[in-house]
Amino acid sequence: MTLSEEDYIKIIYHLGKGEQGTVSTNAIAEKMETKPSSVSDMIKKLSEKGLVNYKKYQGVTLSEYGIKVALSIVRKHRLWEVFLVEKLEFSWDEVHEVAEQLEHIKSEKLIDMLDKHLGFPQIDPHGDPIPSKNGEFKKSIKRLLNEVPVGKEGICVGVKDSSRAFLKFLDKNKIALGDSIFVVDKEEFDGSLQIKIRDVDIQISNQIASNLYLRIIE
Amino acid sequence: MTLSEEDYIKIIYHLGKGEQGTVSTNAIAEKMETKPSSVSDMIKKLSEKGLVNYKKYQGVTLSEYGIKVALSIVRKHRLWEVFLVEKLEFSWDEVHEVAEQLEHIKSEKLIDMLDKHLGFPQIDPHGDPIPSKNGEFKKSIKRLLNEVPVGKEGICVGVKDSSRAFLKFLDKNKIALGDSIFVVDKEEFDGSLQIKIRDVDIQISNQIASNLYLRIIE
DNA sequence: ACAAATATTTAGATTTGTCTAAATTTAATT
DNA sequence: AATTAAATTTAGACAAATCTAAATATTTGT
Repeated sequence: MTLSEEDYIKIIYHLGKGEQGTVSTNAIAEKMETKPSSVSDMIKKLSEKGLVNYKKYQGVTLSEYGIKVALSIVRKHRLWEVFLVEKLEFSWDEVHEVAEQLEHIKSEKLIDMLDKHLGFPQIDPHGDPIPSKNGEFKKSIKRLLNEVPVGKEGICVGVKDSSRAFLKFLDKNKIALGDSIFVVDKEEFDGSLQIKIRDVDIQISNQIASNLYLRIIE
Repeated sequence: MTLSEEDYIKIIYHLGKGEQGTVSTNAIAEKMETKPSSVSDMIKKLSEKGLVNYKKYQGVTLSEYGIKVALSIVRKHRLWEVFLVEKLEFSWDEVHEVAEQLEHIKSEKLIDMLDKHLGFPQIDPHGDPIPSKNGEFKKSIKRLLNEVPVGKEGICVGVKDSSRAFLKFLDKNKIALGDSIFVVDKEEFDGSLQIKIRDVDIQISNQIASNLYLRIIE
């Protein structure tokens, strides 16, 4: 597979929201930052290679095989993102462009060993799930922290209350977007939570927890 | 710079033995696994871009700028090799192909942080020196272990005595090609050496040391 | 020094992925 | 249902990097 083909497959995968959806030529063109006519040409090629199902003027869907390829690219992309954040001190919002290049490196051993080196992570720095080697993965969902069950881990992806006071609190407690949060325990009495963040345990009130969004795995 | 241009520059650098030498079209063609006519075309392009000095039928040399570019590619290649061996458990003879791809990833921060993550290594798993960010590097030389000064580190790159008995000894003491060896101390009396290998100190006789080649940095 | 051998370059064609402009199909509006 | 608007495809062209075949330059051997 050429670099360009891989880009198309990945974009079709994302636009099709995982797998099903039919994707339009124009939508692909916009994401690829190219012209619809170029997309038509490329789709024809991908169709001949059995990567997509295609009927003229009717949009495309990924074939079984196309989905497999897409998942392997997504897997590589997300593993590299974890690497950049965990090992090279990148922040979660700096990793995309570089991972976009790294995802095209061809070596099965490389990815297997990277996966191992990172401790077989299940989510990337944006809270999205990392497909396993054979293409399985859990869907991720966005939940308020106070609704996350004990024993689950998630990535902090947003706030409900964006008041100055709340943001200040987060800053003081070193809670930032992109941080991984593990729910250690929940207090029945007042709904307060014990969470582990950057390897330290802290206690937060239910009110705080009900204003923080995590992305967790089902 | 395109991927192909980078490959040409790197090959011209290596064929020119570092920097000076004039490199022939045919030699480049062979290394690039392409035809001399294609090389002619590409050299013309590289010349227009100021990367090489070129006179028809007279071969090419890298320009100042070309050397700079070459060193940056070599730096990336060798840092990735260290990463693969040190962090992902690749063996020294498996890394080349993958590093060949990784060297083309474009991100200054990536390389800076990788360098830091690896502890600013000076030699790669083959014992070759890693250029610094601004293109400086020491030449590497091959020395018998018993001639390596105390306090120096090198990579085991070969044996002088390849007898069964000697190889067995090496195997028993877990000394293998590609291992990094640090000379801790030298005993005046009998010329025996204390070396550190894979973080353990061992004692070896002068006779052993005089049959093992290391690649060290000047 | 000259012919033969070798190395290098030019000319013209090919492939991949792209483009513009024009044609065609589908969707939307009245 | 007819017409306009939007989306999609086709046709023909282009740049990058390559190729083959032919032309030209350089080197070598005697």
